[in-house]
Amino acid sequence: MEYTHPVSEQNPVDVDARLLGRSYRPGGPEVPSSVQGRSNQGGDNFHLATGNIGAPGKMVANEPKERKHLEATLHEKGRLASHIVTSPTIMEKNDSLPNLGMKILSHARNASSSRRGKVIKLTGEDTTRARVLDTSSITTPASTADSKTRFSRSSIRDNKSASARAAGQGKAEPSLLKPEKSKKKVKELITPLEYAKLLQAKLAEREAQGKRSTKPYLRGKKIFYCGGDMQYASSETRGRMDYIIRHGGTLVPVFDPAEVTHIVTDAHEKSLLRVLGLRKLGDIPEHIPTVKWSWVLSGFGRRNGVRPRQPKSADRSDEKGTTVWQDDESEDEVMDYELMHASFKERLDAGPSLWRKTDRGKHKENPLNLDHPTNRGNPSGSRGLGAAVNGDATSKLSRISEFTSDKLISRDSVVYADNTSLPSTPQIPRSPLDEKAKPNRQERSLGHVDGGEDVDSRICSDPLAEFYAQARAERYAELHDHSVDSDSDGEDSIQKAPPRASHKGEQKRGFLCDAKGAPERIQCINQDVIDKLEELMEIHKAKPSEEDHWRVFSYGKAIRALRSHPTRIRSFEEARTVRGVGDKTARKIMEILETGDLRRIAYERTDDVGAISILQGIYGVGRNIAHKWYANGCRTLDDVQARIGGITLTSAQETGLKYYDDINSRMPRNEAAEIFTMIKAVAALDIDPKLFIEIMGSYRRGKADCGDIDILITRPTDDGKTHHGNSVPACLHYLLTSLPQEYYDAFYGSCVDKALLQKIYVFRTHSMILK
DNA sequence: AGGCCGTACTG
DNA sequence: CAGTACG
DNA sequence: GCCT
Repeated sequence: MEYTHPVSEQNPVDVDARLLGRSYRPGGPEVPSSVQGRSNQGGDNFHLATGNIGAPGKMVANEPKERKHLEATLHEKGRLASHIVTSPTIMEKNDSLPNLGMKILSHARNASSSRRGKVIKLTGEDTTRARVLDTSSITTPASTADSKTRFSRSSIRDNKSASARAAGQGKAEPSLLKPEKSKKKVKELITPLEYAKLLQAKLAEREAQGKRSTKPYLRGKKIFYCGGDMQYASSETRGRMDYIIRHGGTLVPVFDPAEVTHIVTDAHEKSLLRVLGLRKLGDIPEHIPTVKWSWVLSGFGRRNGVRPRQPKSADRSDEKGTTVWQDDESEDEVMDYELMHASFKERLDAGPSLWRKTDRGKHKENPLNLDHPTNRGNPSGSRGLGAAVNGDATSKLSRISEFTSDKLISRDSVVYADNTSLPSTPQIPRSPLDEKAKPNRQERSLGHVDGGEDVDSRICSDPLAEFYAQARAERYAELHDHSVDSDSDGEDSIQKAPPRASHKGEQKRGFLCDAKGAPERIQCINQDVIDKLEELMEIHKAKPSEEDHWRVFSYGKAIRALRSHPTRIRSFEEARTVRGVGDKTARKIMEILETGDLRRIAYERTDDVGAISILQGIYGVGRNIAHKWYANGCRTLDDVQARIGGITLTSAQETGLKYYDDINSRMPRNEAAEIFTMIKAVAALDIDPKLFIEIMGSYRRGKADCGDIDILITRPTDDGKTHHGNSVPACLHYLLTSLPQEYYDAFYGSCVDKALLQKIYVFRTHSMILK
């Protein structure tokens, strides 16, 4: 089968001047496009709608009934979260463009799993139809653009690096005389190398005396620093070297790949290479991250001492590579991922720590061992994050001009990348704890504690943390000021929790993400009942009849309703009050309550159920196919693989089979964060620093684990650029293919043959972010 | 009694 | 185009 | 299965 390279085969999706919003996903915060605000006739800018569903005041009064019904239905189905982030669905002229979705699945569950390969999947999202919107409403809010721009520009490299660069071009750092004086024993002009040696010697001396510097968060890092100043060590260089030493790092004066663990430089490629004695960046060993100074700063003030340190002492020998990484692992926790601070986009891989951390150094062989046809067609960019953006490939693939419709953007903008790729500017040493120390008033009054998990605060904190805060604030305001156009007729169908639900001041509305303090809260009061009903529902899913189909439908509704039922159900009558619970289900509930069991389960659990369920787990195999195959004699995945009964698989099913385990498992939250971090870094560093990329879906909703990674990509249009010319598909493709090998493989395995290019959300404006 | 999602892909 | 699967 |  031919798997065309998405970049070369551009699907003629005309995305110009359109903004396609994803609509709802089950359980997701997204708003069905059909109920999204779509009027605002005056041309107000789209903005984030939080809190109540769909800011009903903005609804078109046209079909209130329909809308209401829809809302109710959706709510019933649990498809609307109590907070809504609109992904504005805006399009022009053509309202029937395919709604495109991008999801990334990645799963690694048990280390025992033989298939650690990850699945990255792009699938079509379920969507409701998009509506045509008044064009004026898609103008990017000026403020948004401004703030975004500011964000990009403000915290860019300061003049220092400019001077360093100048120095790198042969001129001596002009300011170096000054600090000279400040130092008492003027060391004359000293080369960086000498200075480094000096410092190391001093350090050794002090250590011999048993003095240790404070907060040695750089301990174990053997850093080769290159300030770009060749001749004499500039004050900056010396300062930084001092800093490294002071924080426990080891300065390696002469580059020795066997010893160095990190190269830190903001200098130009040329100067660095000269100092390293290498010919090209690619000659830097892969295991040595080459990062900017900001990386060093990134660890400052982070959870020092919080995490128990390994009191190892014997691990400081000159082992290199894996061992060092392993040993340092616990201390790496305090640092940003190197790739976030890569000095050169060509070396975006910037060292293996990210992969090491997730135990993903090597690509596991897939048992089914199917080929990845696409790899053939794409020999260049398939070796992991770095490789895809490496060397020659870079020039061909990575330039912004290929992703945007005009060529105005200057390459220089790339230098902003490291800023946009982080939630907060790396230049400023920061402590997550500090941020946490001063929750704003709204948060507190809502009883929320921003107990960011380790992983999150380390990797990219909550990518939308600031945004959450804002949303909370708005919600808060809304709660205390009902004059806000928060609804009106709209009665918040979502919030229509049982009246009695509001007694203990529980925050009915609120981000799921906020429920961090008590993750176990997922265990609701009627969990036992829910478990049984779910079990029964699963069984019915494996039954062929239409009847069962609708039963499943109903159980689903009932279960969802039950989940949000605040009190323990005690009686048949009480059960009946729950929306979606009828006589039959109520009866079942009572049986469970009384006997702890549900006989119907055993009754329905016929022999075929197990096998059918397994078969249905194959992506692309539903009830009908499963039964068909079952009838043909298939019982297991092996049977399917062996094509027992002469069954045939679609290509999607083949990949579904191939990645069965991955698709059917979820990844821990932090893994999602890691993958997203990579994507984000690539986007900013290598595609377009102005891209706004955020993680959505379950991750954003604060789930402990994720079945996929939903990503929102937008870009401000304040510079007149558009996504014309299929830039987004190409961009997406680039992002995905820049992931490490196993993700890449899986991505192709499951996506390309499913017409990737027709499944991409395209956002044009930069609406709702960073107000 | 009749509806209970909307959409995209497959063949 | 209908059937099928998906989320 | 439930709901209207």
